[in-house]
Amino acid sequence: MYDSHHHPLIVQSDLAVLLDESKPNAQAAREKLVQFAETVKRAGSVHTFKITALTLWNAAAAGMAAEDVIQCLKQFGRYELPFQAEASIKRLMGRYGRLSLISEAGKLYLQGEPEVLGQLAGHASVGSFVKHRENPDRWELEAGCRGSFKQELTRLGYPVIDRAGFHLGEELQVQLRGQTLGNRHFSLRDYQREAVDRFYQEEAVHGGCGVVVLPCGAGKTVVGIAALARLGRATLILTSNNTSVRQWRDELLDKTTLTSEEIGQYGGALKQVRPVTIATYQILTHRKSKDSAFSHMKLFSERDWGLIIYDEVHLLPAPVFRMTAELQATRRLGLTATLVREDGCAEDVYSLIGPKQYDMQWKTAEAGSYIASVSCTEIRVPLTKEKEQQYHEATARSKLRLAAENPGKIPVVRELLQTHADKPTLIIGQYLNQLHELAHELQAPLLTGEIPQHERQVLYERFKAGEIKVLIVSKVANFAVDLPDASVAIQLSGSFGSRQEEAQRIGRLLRPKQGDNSAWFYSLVTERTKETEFAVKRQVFMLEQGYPYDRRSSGIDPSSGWEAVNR
DNA sequence: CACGACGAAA
DNA sequence: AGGAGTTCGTCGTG
Repeated sequence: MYDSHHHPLIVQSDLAVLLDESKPNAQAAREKLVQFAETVKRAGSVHTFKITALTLWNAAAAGMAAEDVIQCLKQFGRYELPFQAEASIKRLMGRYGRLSLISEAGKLYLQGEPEVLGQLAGHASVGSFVKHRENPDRWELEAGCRGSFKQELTRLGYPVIDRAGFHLGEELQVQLRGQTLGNRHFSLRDYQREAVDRFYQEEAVHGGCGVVVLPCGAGKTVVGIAALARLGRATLILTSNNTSVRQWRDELLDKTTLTSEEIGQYGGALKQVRPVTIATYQILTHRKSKDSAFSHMKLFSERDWGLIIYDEVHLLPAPVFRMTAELQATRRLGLTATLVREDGCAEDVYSLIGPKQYDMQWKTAEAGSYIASVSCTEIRVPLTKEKEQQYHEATARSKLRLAAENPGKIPVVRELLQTHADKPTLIIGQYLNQLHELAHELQAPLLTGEIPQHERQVLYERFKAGEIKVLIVSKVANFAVDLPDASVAIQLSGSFGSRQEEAQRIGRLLRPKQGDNSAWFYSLVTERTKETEFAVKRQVFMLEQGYPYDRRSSGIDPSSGWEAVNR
């Protein structure tokens, strides 16, 4: 008899893969699957994944072969692997490594088997990049098209390995402290060293560009710093906000032999361009008015950078992609916790920053105790009868807000606070009205954008010291890097459909914990409203990382008042 | 000059 | 599809 327990996957011929979470082997299958597929959605216990050209090429870049993918699908698949699916995987993955860009005597060439180049010749868009079809297996390309040509080839479904090399850039004397100085010792974790090794690849020619994917709290900054130290060249670090700029500077001072005179901050009042310069994406894309030029893009050429680090590469804005297309001879490292982009520019990350060089799943980091073990629970809260009436009469616009501000959530929060009474807890919400109300009800401090920076610091300190157990925060929490560690987070309401937001918020909980290393994330969602749909979308990313959400009802009867909860 | 306040942008 | 937050540059004030 066929034992479906060991076969939790259903593979469709269009390369959609369904994972039945209720099967005992589901976790093992998921761990394999996420190496070459991305999560699309979840309905009940069935998770939908999609294998795409990009997910296959990234897997190939990380060392997987088509046979490994097929073997996994056969091992865990409930039915015979559809012929078309197998053929597509072989075809797409087989294209990886067939084309390469090389540089000789200052000229740029595309190399590949005549058959593959022949297929390319059929695409009109390719012609404008080709200067001279020198040989059936080697074309000379127009100068300066290295980035845009790779973009176009990726779009057409032909990945190309870039072996055209990199220029070195200005030399920089720098070492990691752990290796040279005994007094302030720190050493790379094994996986961080491995990530840097894969990026660097001294012998192989296709190192020097690409993306390292690590969960929040696993030390991406350290990987960037180690890469910088390994190369020993002037480095431009781009990141998402000013808090993060300061963090990079502090970490560089702490972990390397660089002095503060060698590190420049470019943003706000400071416009320092130094051997290591840290800037935000925002200042690069800043414009005086809608149709004036970018005034800070010149930073890319103000020094002879040997390395550009793109922190949070999933947030990289389009104009920076355009600059990056022209800077393909500069080594570059992308750092992120997720390659998922809301704007669908994952292809540009692949072709312009580079393939995924290293990846560690959150669950793996958790097993190694590098980050805390988080359990995620979605709690469905009903509306009261009157509110439900209001909801149905409301315009589409105000519906979401009514659902998000469901007062029924407040007693659920109280209950959760009781359950985790001794743990430092963050309550995170989207609407200031709601947060003010809750702050009043709970007599807990509230942190919003209106609170000046120095007062924020005071709140952080008191929370860190344990004087405050519960802190209510607005969207400031999304990017405030210096917000202290918590063990419990309650999401009262989230913004519509952003996968990143959910991940950021859970990231708050990931720093390893004393004792059993556990943390809890609760997402409060109003039943039978639009909010449940958005919640599903936000959770996709966490599912991809192997964090299943428990789902439960608040168990409160809205017509009987809320007292029942505080028994 | 060092600030804080303000509007614009994404 | 909307609200909150951040950051830039400018302008006014002490």
